[in-house]
Amino acid sequence: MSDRYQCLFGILDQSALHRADKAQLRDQNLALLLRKIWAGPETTRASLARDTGLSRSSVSSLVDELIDMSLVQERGEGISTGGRKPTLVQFNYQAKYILGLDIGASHIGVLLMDLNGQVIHWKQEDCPVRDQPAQALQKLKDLEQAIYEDSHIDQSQLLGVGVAVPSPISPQNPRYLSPTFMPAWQDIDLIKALDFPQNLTLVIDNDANLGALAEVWWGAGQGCHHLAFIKLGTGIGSGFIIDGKVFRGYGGSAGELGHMVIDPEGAKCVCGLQGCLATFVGSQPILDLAHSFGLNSSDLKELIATLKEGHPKAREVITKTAYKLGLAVASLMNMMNPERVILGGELALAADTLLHPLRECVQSRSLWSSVSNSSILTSTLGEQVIALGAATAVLQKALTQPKSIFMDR
Amino acid sequence: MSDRYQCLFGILDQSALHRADKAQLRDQNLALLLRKIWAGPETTRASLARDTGLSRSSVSSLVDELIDMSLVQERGEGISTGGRKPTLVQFNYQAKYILGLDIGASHIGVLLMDLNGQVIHWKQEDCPVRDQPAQALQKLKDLEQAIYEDSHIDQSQLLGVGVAVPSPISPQNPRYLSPTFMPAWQDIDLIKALDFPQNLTLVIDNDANLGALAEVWWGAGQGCHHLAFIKLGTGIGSGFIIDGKVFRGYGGSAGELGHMVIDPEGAKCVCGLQGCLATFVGSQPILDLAHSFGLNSSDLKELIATLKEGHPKAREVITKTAYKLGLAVASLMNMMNPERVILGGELALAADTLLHPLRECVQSRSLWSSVSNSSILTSTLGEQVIALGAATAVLQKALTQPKSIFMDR
DNA sequence: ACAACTTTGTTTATATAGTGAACAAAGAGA
DNA sequence: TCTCTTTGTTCACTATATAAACAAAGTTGT
Repeated sequence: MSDRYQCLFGILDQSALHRADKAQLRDQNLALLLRKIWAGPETTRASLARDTGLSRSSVSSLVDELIDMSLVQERGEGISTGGRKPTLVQFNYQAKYILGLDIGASHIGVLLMDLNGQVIHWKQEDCPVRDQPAQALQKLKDLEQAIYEDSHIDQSQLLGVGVAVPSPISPQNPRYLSPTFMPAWQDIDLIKALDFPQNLTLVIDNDANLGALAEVWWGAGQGCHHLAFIKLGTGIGSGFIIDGKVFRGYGGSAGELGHMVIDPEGAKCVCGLQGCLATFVGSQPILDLAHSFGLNSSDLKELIATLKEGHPKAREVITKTAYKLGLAVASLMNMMNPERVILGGELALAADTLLHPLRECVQSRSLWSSVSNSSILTSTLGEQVIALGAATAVLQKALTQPKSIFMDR
Repeated sequence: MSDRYQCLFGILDQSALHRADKAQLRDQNLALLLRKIWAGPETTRASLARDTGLSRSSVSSLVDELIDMSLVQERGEGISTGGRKPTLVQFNYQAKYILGLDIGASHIGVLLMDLNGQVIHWKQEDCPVRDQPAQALQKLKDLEQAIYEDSHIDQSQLLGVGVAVPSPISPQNPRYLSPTFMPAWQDIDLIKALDFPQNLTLVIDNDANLGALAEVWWGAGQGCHHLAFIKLGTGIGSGFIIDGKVFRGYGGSAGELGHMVIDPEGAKCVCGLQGCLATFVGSQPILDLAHSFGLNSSDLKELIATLKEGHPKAREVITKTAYKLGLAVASLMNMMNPERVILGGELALAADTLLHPLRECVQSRSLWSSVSNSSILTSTLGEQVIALGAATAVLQKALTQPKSIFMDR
């Protein structure tokens, strides 16, 4: 019987595991209003009361608190609908800013975002991140400083920092990268190395996971509960959103699509296995394939340019790649049954050519019930998607737990 | 900007989407205490107060309410630890009972469970369910009646009924089975056909999903947040538990491991695809394989008996099957990164032989980080597992939302 | 054996969050 | 101009949790 202490009861969040008190009640309603005001255009206290079911008196008191926190502002009077003119209230999207860091395998990017999801500034640079951690960290700081100067916004106006890394991250210990994929980073405590002030909210997660989050909030995944994002860049990674939340699995390595074995007799992969999807889909293997077809592109962009010129060999390279990718996506569909699959990363620029054979391959290998209501799309957020997702992770936390993020700082 | 209305904010449950009021506060604390009392051995009001963080006065008031609901009973006095003797309180596990129905492709089972998870009665029967819906429904009613008579418990003492079906179930519309897998059931409204009184809580879900739930609550999955259950029976299905909750995917067909394509050039499957795992792993294909090895077992049980006698050909059949299964499980591991994978169903009886080649195949095809902390085990719950899971789904609902299940009936 | 301390469970007073009714302000409509 | 609407605030009220006080019933130390 004592085993039962471990039972999870299907409880989703911590709140249900501890007592609920009145302060929590208020926090919940405060957060509810904050989200309504954030999401909507200008609104009024009366309208919020109708929408949420709270009484007008409660709404008044809560909105006053949000105004005191300077998260919400009054914006003059609205139009009467047959009675007294309402006072308009609006979210103060410039109350704070969020920094998103995209640490890739061979590039870095820094993005500054307001609370509206508007990108204020975005800078990126190529950098041998995988092998030169110190250099990468220094360059990140440089880009951050450059953005402060250009935007006239400084660190004191930050709410938090989101960090995307090209490695699985363990939910239990997000300080260290995977030694398999990033050996040079093995002994680096990321939180220490990034060296942000204690009062900033810091979120670290895998790049594909954060890309998925960005798509749900701002891109092709809006309104979607179950979504998979596949990042086709130097390597290949994927991230899942389940019920609006990033799904990480037990050890944080959920979504390692790139190391799904497609061909047991295939080439050796960095991960130690044979015939992983990553040995077929990724910038290097694709360029190798192109080379074997007599195309000598030096990078993926060049190959895609060749493709757009209508070169049939380039088309064949992409088609073959799409087919390999389809094998993995079909398994993903059958297993996870997502509502949408979104392709991002450099290769997504070849979407016109990629999507058709990919969809065909997936359809011939997935259950009709898994595929019929699902769609495969390309990202609409471009190269900022990962950094945007990183910043969004902080925003998500702020809008769901406003008290813990905005107060006591 | 209006798109943002759709945003999910990473919210998990409905509660955060609507206002929180005082009644909800009390319900939450009531449910918290109910779960503590359910999980533990005999306890006391003072001990509950310490455990939950609630004040002793609140606990007293809430426990009184639970006693009024006859879910909790006082059980005399406990031992003093240096002061006044405490009053022991204990969950009343016999306050209500739950029925679990296992509707398989070729069998039916009915299980009566108390709130402690104790199986009071269990009856099963072979039945051509897939092709003869009317007969199956009648036999279910017969078994139900027989159990009432044997146990001296009747429908008025039921809290609810859980129903497991051998088909994916759409979360949006759980009344109908999949026409692909259960064509004869196409026009049958399951809720209507089962014809239980309105006041009973009715839960319908896929059999493998419910098997997974049973393992987390009572079996090899206890204490596990992320788990996959694979049911190896007539066909093959799998179910996932994520954060203690069944994961269904967008259309309810998450976990269709059986129709993952293992061999694109393979045999045609009932689902319309080619080379699905189900064409290799499942009672019929295994018996066919055995036949090709010169073994003439009439069913899986006989084959397993032959295996246990030490027949090398039977061993080879199972090893080959394990290898095919391993291909799919490896993909599952890479994608979902579960903490445990649990094998159930008839074939799990051959676990001694099955597990070794399976683990080997999975290890050679999954990322070390996905596999190293995960384990593959066999079910400990036997043939009752599915029906037990069905009943457990009702129990889970009752312990998380007691007011909505136990009151107003 | 008796005083002093502990523990439990209830009672009572208090604080706080949300509600609904009343009210004042401001406008629409006839 | 008069009446009806709508908004936002104020105030009395209700429900819930808490802390402190209290009574009951034990243990421990001398």
